[in-house]
Amino acid sequence: MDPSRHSEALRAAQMYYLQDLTMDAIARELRTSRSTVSRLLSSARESGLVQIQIRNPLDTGPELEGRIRQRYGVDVHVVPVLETLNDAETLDRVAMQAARTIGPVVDSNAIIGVAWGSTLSAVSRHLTRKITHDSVIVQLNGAGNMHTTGITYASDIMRRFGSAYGARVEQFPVPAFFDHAATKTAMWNERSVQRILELQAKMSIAIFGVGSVDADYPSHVYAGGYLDEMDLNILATSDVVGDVATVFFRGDGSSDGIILNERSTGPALAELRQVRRRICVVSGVSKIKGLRGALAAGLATDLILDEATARRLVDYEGLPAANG
Amino acid sequence: MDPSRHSEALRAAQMYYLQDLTMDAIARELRTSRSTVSRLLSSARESGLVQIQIRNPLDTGPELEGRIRQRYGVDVHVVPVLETLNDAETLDRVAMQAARTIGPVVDSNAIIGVAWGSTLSAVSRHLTRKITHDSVIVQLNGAGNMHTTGITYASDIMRRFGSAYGARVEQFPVPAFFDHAATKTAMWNERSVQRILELQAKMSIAIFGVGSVDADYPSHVYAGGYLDEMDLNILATSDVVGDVATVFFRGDGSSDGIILNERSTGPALAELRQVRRRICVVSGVSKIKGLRGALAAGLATDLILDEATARRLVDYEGLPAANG
DNA sequence: CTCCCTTGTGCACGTTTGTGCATAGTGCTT
DNA sequence: AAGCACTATGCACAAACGTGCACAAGGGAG
Repeated sequence: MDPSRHSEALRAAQMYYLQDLTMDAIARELRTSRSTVSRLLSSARESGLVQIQIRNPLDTGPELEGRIRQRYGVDVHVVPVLETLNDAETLDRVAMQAARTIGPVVDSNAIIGVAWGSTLSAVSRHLTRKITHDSVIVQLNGAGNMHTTGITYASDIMRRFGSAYGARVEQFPVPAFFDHAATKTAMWNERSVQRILELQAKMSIAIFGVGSVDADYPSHVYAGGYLDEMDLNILATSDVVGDVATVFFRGDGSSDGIILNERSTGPALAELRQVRRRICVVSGVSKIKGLRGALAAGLATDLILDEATARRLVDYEGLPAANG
Repeated sequence: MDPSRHSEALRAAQMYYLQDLTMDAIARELRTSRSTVSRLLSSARESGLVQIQIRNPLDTGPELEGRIRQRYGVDVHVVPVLETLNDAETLDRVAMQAARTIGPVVDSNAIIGVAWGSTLSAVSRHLTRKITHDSVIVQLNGAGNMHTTGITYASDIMRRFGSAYGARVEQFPVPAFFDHAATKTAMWNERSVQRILELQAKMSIAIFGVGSVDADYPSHVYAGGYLDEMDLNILATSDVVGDVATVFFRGDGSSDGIILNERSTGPALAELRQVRRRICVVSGVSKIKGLRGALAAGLATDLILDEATARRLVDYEGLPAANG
């Protein structure tokens, strides 16, 4: 953008947001029309000059937030959404609030791991710009499957993150699952793959949704041709409740002995837990089972979810976490 | 405030600012009228739930900000104000922007030193609330003079700071200047005074304006009956250009041998320089002389000033700082 | 129980803001 | 130099918003 326009936008934003002038008054000072000021302000918000955050006081009492925070030791953002809305609309609003909540967390020199899926796709559509330097977006897990390379879908998500934060994008051009564990082992020794794995090892932020085996409209992973009949059977018989970045876990958070994970390209749970900030976005009560597993596994430090799901989460509170 | 109203305000703010719903839509979800939503949002902003900041990219090019920052090593916020506006209006807008800029800096457990004067008074009127814990507002210098104890004026400022940040207020009930340096020495040994001095020594933030000897409408200090004829003569003959919290300095930033300072109750400049964050607010080109002295003395880490004054500051840029 | 005071609500109105459209400006190509 | 494509601007209208006012609900005091 024209740099002088940028600085006009900055002036306008200061006058509007910090000095409480009306657009009309600003227009007179800048010797332009009010509509131009309106557009300048849009672009100031759009380009991340203006940062709006809601800080909900942590001493929020015995509300949903407090209870979830206490129980699972995660930082919670409950998105207020009428329970009567349909799934798509709920997802949209959770995604928008998630995108704006993530904004302030992202900083220069960050290495940000991003998963893919319908949730992340929605989030990526609502990101607000923020100028950072030397940040990197790294894909958490491969996206290819039997039918497509999955490239466009996952890479759109990555690209949106990259352009919102002015960051370099590192894709992970492998399938979501290898057919043979041996291939994975081989590939993992390739330098091109190792470069990605090393980036992942240095992630400062990871952003992901959760898959849940019994979701009404199931995650891509369970429906999209990533797994064959036999794989799905295996999942069903091994108490798997969900996944994060195509790595599966049980209701108690354990993942040992789930052989599918040996063919999966996502980061091992232990590895993911090394990341300082791990942001989990969940929309829709049908993901509750996977979500509880993910929480039991300690995969998230921050949780953004809709109100109905949050409520469902604490309704189960009496039960120990292990009994998914 | 009613706690349920508070949480309604939070919900409304999330929906409005993070989900981009209209007030009308929010009203329907909350089963109330649009006007109520409007008021909820007001109160959310009012009470500091909503934080709006403008982050001006530091690589702002060869603009005013960049030049001042480079030259004086301070973080600059130039307040865009038409140069044709009168002093009062300029002050008001600088103060408002200053108040909102200070907001994000204040945090829990802060000890905040606050000076008094027309600038700080204006700032204090525009503070936005922010909930902090265990913060303290401490008065930097006494406010009494020959005619009044100055209590109400200075204490109003302090009180406003205190209530905006939910902080304890510690006043400094001494005159601005003692008549005799010996009295100051004596008082400084009093435990009640020492308590304040100790707090000042632990300040994490200091907020002050500057006085300038030749300001068209001179600071309280030079006009308000704080100094007698002889004192003013002394100032005139010792190259003093201004003051911060009633401590005087010369154009080159030095303050040694200015005997008036021995009777002043403000913190010695060396002491002030110990404070991590020192925010200086300046409105009006007539303060330029004092401002340049203060900058030469390295009193500020952050500078908030109007555009005209900023421009004036860089116009002098060719001259070495020492030649006020 | 009644009165009065305080607090919060919705309505209606005027103000402020967003946006489609026609136009003017700008820079690039041929 | 002319033509073209793209962008930014202002206008006019519609949508969204803030606020004075009248009224209702609740809670003490007498």
